[in-house]
Amino acid sequence: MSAERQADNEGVERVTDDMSWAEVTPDAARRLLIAAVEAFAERGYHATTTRDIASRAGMSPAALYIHYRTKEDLLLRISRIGHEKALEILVEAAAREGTATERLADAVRSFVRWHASRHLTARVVQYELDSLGEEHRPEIIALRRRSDATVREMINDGVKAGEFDVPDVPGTALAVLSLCIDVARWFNTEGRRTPDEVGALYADLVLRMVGARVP
Amino acid sequence: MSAERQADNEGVERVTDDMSWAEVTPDAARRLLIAAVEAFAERGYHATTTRDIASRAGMSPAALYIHYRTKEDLLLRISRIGHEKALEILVEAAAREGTATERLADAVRSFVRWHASRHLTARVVQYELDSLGEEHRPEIIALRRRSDATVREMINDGVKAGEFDVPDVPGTALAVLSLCIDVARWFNTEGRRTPDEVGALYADLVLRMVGARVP
DNA sequence: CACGGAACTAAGCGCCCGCTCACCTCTAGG
DNA sequence: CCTAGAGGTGAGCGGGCGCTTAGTTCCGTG
Repeated sequence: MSAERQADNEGVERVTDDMSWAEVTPDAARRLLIAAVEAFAERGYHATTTRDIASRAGMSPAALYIHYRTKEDLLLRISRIGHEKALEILVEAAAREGTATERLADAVRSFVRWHASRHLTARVVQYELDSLGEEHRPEIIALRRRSDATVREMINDGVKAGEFDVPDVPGTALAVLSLCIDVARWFNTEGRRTPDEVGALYADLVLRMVGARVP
Repeated sequence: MSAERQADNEGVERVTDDMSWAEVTPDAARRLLIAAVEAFAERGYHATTTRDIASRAGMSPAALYIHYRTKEDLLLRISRIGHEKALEILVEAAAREGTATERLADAVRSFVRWHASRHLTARVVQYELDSLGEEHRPEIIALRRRSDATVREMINDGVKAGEFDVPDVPGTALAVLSLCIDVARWFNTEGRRTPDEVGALYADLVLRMVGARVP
């Protein structure tokens, strides 16, 4: 399934933390999807009308159905791409070189930075999951479990290496992920803190939670 | 540590933690409100119909409008009572005797226990805020700010007393509240942990976040 | 027992929703 | 220059929504 990963121009890693939705084509489909992200984030999935989405994208209500089967199909695509991106951020940080402390701090910093800077997308991805129908939700939940497992393994590594002191590893992993995800709910671009600052603060807080020795 | 959790045989403490909605009268109004809490928590405010609420309460759709002006009025009352209860829990813990460490741990334990055991109510209270119209939201947001201030003050007290080591007090207070609130999103009655266990785990995690010396 | 008012219901109004369909408009290839 | 087909539109459908209204049931009081 990862075979048709089109290697754009250079073989170099295209990790665009920036969620440009470049993989969504054609252009009109991408504009609709971005409009949907904004609308879902502002008003919630159920309170958003297909007319609202279409008009944000500068199109007629009917145009939506040329590119997407239903309104829920739009949410599914947003949710899938977003969860894949969030998981990728965690997995990449976990796979890097360094001590468990460095890797966990790096993962939290990147993960939080994404949830802050792309907080509209993250809000839809993390909080509109229940609006997905029964047939699509399991696929997304599977991605979430992999995120959870990635964090749990990093913490376990730190415990084994003697870097962390954690009485309840699964519970702590759950709390760490929950803490990071909730950034998408309260983060405000108009607010005082930049995504970088929140990422740094949260990395420090998480290292404290796992009992890492902070310099 | 602070295992001196006094039994409440003293008639003073009437905290009820149990959200029985006893203050809502008459009986039919309370049944409707409880039905609305369940429906809003399961499906979200916008996806819930007034017919659904009424039928859960065993009444006709029109009965709702005898006790509530609109569907939004229901959400407002739930939100107001819930936020007042959450704030009360924090304020009471903050006002108790003891060191800053004990008071903060106590506050987190009670607050999290409430968000877990009453997670349906808490989910509506904490996550359906945006569904409130512009004219009612400020009232609720004011309550939230008081919760935030209460936590911030407890942390400040601990820093002044030399019990805590916190570089960024407002940021840490925000993160602590965010962490606790998010319990309402993921907590599941069918899950492995009881509200008491989650409360104890989170109290420990928060003490680590503020750099309290944990025995 | 008559009766006023509170609690509740059956029926349904008007609106707007997700979605469809007949039709139009570009543009690339022969 | 013609045409096929993809992309787009205006109009509107069936239906379910929040909410209303006219009328019924129930009950405490004089």
